[in-house]
Amino acid sequence: MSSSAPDTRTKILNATWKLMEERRGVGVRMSDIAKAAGISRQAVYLHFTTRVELLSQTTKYVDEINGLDARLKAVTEAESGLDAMLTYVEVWGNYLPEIHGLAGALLAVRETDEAAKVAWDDCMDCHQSGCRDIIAALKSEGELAPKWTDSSATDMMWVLLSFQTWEQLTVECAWSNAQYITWMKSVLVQTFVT
Amino acid sequence: MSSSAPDTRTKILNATWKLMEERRGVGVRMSDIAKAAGISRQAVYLHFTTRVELLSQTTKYVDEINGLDARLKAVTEAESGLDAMLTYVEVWGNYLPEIHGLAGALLAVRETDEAAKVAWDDCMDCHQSGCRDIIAALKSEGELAPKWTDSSATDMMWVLLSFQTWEQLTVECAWSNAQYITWMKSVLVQTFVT
DNA sequence: GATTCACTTGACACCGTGTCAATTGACGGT
DNA sequence: ACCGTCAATTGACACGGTGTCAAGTGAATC
Repeated sequence: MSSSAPDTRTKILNATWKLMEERRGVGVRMSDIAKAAGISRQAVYLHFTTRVELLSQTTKYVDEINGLDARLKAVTEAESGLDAMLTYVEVWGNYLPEIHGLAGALLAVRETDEAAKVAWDDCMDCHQSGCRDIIAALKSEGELAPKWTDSSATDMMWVLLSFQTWEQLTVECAWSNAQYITWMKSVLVQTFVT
Repeated sequence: MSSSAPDTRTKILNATWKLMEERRGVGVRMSDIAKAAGISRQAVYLHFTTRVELLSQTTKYVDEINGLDARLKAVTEAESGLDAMLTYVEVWGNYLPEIHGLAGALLAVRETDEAAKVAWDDCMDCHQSGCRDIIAALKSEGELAPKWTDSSATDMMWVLLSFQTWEQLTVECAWSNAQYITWMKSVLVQTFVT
């Protein structure tokens, strides 16, 4: 125990995270979160003005705890574009299961909630620039298949590695995460590398 | 005018379809649908017990009108597995924009609504068996890249051609439908064909 | 003319979100 | 000790959207 009791805000964030993962983001009400955090429903509103605000803050919180940035260091340290690509699949593929519930919830409300959309887009921009860097590295090494432009290859790589694609393969097709990583590496290499 | 006034049920289905496409499935309430159909909100409930029932029936209706079955004939008539695969991308890729709003709406409520899930899964089963047939044809011709099993290749092809993937590429990456078809053909061939 | 059927009207219950006001209780400062 | 303040509680309420219910209307059919 680092410092006995966490403050209320942290308790709420933890409760939200836990519930979102447990129920895969489905049917998690403000009152459920309050109960799980051991406080009143209204206390939640003292810390987060709306449900979307809470969701969005929770993703930031989870990102901090999980340390995605640190994990991505392995990618930037790769020796070649190909190596970076394979490492990226590994890191990203192992990260996705940890944010499954939360990401799914955010994705679901994104269409109707501006704040959710912003939180999601932030995350996606980061992912997309990761893809862009790798495609650029590949190209500079003359390894990018000639049919692709930087932009089209970045888009396609980003979509192939999207949360939605991962979710379909692991949930609906019941692939293990290891399978996902193996096959996805294969598709990416076949598709982009000469 | 084929037969003057359509019956109320059809008017509701048309109104739902139209609104779903117009607003991409977002914020379409039962009262909006009723107003668009020129009837009272309660009359909608006389024909469809719940919102999800209505959505699910509308997808069936749209499928009938659009005649997906007829379009897929070109696929079964293809001369080779590769040909079938390319034709399938063409047919499916031109079909998706027509069901964009409705499919998006169904997808969104699928997690919380059993009936929506069933309607969606029906559609997906059809799509998946289309993929399976093509992979099988490819394999029987010895054209399927050896690393793939029937099952893993079917899953991957299904996901690559999923509504979600199409939506990401055309909406978020702003690809034209022609671009989608071209690049997707390329990815599929690179990935699956020896 | 009576019945039947599709539809209308208006009211209402339910649920989840977000708001508000009054209250409690613990804390630190003087 | 007393006061202020700040976090949290309690209970009530408005709002919006879904789904239900009961009574009424109007036109077609027998």
